[in-house]
Amino acid sequence: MLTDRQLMILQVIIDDFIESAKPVGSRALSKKDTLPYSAATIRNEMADLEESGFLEKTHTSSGRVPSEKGYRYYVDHLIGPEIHQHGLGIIERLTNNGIYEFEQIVQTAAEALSKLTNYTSIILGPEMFEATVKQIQVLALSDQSAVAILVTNTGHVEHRSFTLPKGVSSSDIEKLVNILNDRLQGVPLYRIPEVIQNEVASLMMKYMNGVDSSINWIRTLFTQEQAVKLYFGGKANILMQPEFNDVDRIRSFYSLMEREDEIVNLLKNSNQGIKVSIGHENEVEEIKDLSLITASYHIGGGQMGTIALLGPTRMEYKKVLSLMEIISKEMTGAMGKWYSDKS
Amino acid sequence: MLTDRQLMILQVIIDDFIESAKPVGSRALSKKDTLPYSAATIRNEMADLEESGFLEKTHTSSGRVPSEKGYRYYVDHLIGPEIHQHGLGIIERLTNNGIYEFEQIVQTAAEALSKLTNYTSIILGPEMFEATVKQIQVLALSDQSAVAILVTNTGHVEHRSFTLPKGVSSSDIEKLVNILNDRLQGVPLYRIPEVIQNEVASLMMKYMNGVDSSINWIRTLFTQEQAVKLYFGGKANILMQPEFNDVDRIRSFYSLMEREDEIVNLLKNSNQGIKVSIGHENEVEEIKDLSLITASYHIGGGQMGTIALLGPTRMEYKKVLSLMEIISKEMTGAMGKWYSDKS
DNA sequence: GTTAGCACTCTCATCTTTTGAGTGCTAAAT
DNA sequence: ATTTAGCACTCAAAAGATGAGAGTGCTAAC
Repeated sequence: MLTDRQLMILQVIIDDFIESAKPVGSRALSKKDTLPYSAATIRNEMADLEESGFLEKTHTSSGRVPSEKGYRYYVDHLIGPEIHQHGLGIIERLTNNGIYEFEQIVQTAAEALSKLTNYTSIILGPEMFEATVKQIQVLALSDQSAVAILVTNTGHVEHRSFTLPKGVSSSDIEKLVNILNDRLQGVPLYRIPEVIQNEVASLMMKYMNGVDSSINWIRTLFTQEQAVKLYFGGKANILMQPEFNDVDRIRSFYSLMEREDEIVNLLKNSNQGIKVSIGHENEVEEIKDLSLITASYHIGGGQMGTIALLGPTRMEYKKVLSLMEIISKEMTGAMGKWYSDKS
Repeated sequence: MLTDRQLMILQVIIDDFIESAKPVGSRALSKKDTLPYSAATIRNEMADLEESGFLEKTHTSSGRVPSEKGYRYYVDHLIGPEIHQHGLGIIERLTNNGIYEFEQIVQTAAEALSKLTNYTSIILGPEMFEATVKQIQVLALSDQSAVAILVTNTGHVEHRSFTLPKGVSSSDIEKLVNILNDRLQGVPLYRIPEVIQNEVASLMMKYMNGVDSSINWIRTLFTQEQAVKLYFGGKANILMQPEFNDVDRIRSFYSLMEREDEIVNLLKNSNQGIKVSIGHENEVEEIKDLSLITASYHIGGGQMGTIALLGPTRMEYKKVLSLMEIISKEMTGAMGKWYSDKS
């Protein structure tokens, strides 16, 4: 459908535009001696490429700009594999000494990703509801307040403070903790409320006094919010892109960034592997002129999260794709090593 | 030094400019019948106010704009106390059921503050290093990895995962945890490394085998990062202000927002009470054309954090000051109630 | 002391001009 | 049958031109 020469020209045009952000014209192209053809020849080919929908003009007498179809073709066929050296070993470096904190690793990865690319990175923390309870602990801080701590088999720690109901003794707490540990160990987080309702409640009735009213309260206490956490890197990077030279554009971008639930939805859909969504391929209005690259990473026990990068459609796909591949693999590797599910 | 009429005019001008963001002229002012003087009279008074440094012109024939000195006078003398109703009870509402999480309260407070004002709010979490150790726990997740949990007397939970050194048995861990609890309970966080070095090390030598090399590692594990946490609300709000109609201005603002250490410094200086820094009174270049309001809040045990609000110098000081007062009081109240230091 | 009147100033929005890079098409060259 | 040179034409963006509007300062009258 496309001749070799057309492909070559398409590639050069896209490369050029990705770098310069300016419409590329035939004369300018033929001057740089990447292509051994005259301006007129290039012009003719450009006209054909435009007719086939790979290029566009911003106005009748402007140079050409890649269309979304053009980028799509470029991503699918014109970029070969490449290894982005700088990306290698980022994760490893963070956990050299054997001590690590999930949040910190992810946050640093997000920052590194954005720094290396100059785009905005978003990492979606793993969905936790399949993780299971490893241990529950309640620790009194004073005679009025206490803190409840829940550790999952994957090493995540959730905690919540609360005011102690009047008349609860420390032996009551001890009993409660025993019951909870007995019944909840190995139970996935999402089933906690159910188990408390069905099993813990009756046991509490049996062994403790006056607890009927507090069962709801305990259920609330141990109901984990399903909220997956988002980690951002380089939210300000996007402002360096010339396509963000417009205040309204910036406003709409940042307002989207604050609607975290929408972003979660945007990233959640991602299946295995790396996915590139160019411009209108995205469903969210605010990023229909941006490209979104998503890749998933896995931690033990089937849980996974998503790494994403958001930049102009005029994105350095070559660099970015290789980088995403490396980072998602390294994340998976690092996580899997420690969070192996032996509960 | 200033006549009553000048004060009155100054107040009206500032009020007007705060609302409209446009230089206010004598004709326009005299038309609104807030002031019973003719344009010419107002003009003369304006000239005097300008000479005294309370007003400025943006160009030779423009209306007047308050100078920083003008705002300073306005804040110090021209706004009376007022109670901002919407602000009342925000914190209480968050902890109705007796269950709460510090992070969530603070985050929600930041969001509420920014929503009510349309400026950007920043809350500095409390400095933790004076908090003392309540309990330490280590929980093995698999035979390679474990998670260490540290609870402070104020109910904060810190945790960190790590790879188990080879040849460490579960009884070793138990011993270690016992030693740590024995020696570290009641010790303030900032002294942990020191105590581990001086007291824990020798005990470990005595009761455990082959630990000499791992003492450093344990010290690292329990060294808390001093990093105080920042909570932002309404980072995008600032974009609605007409003074941010310039892309470079936005860039510099967001780039500052990403340099969290600088922001921490900016807020840390705050002593008791509410402090208003107008324009160049701020030391950080990027906000020399903004105003920063800071107020401190206290949780038990002498620890405190800072609430801040960042907006144009043309800020609704009246509203903002009353709101800040309310919120900082409520935060202090709520925190103190639970985090009472009974360790 | 206060105000009306007037000449003057400066911004902002709108319109016009110029310049430069680009295109399409036709005819000549390879 | 391609490829290329040449030429007329187009459009955006930058640079100037124009006029309206809101403001000021100053002087003289109230």
